[in-house]
Amino acid sequence: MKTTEGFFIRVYEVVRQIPSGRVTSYGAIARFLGAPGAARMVGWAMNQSHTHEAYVPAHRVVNRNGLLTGKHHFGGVNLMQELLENEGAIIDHNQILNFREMFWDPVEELGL
DNA sequence: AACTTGACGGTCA
DNA sequence: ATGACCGCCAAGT
Repeated sequence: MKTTEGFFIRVYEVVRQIPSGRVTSYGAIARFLGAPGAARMVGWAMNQSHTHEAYVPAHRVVNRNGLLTGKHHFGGVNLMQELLENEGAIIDHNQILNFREMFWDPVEELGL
């Protein structure tokens, strides 16, 4: 069993806990998993998220600026934005305007 | 086997 | 405020 597999699954587990209408960042998840600075790995995990059995709401994970950096990895370039807007996000030019009030930090919400 | 890329983020100039 | 750099490390070339 590869060591990274556990890491990916951990990521998926966290992402699955993100409530509808809330979003978080790659870095926040990395910190929560005890791998600060490894935000890129979280991004890579999301890239492979479709391989996970359970549903992974990847659209609720954006970068620390609330920018929809991964929109191109969804079906269409508008899918991610639509999903988020459908959950109450206000987006303009791939940027979540109300990011601050939607932000959900796993470290705070799930335990430090 | 070596080098580049990447759904990132913090720091320093 | 903006931009360059560096660390993180798996996957692709």
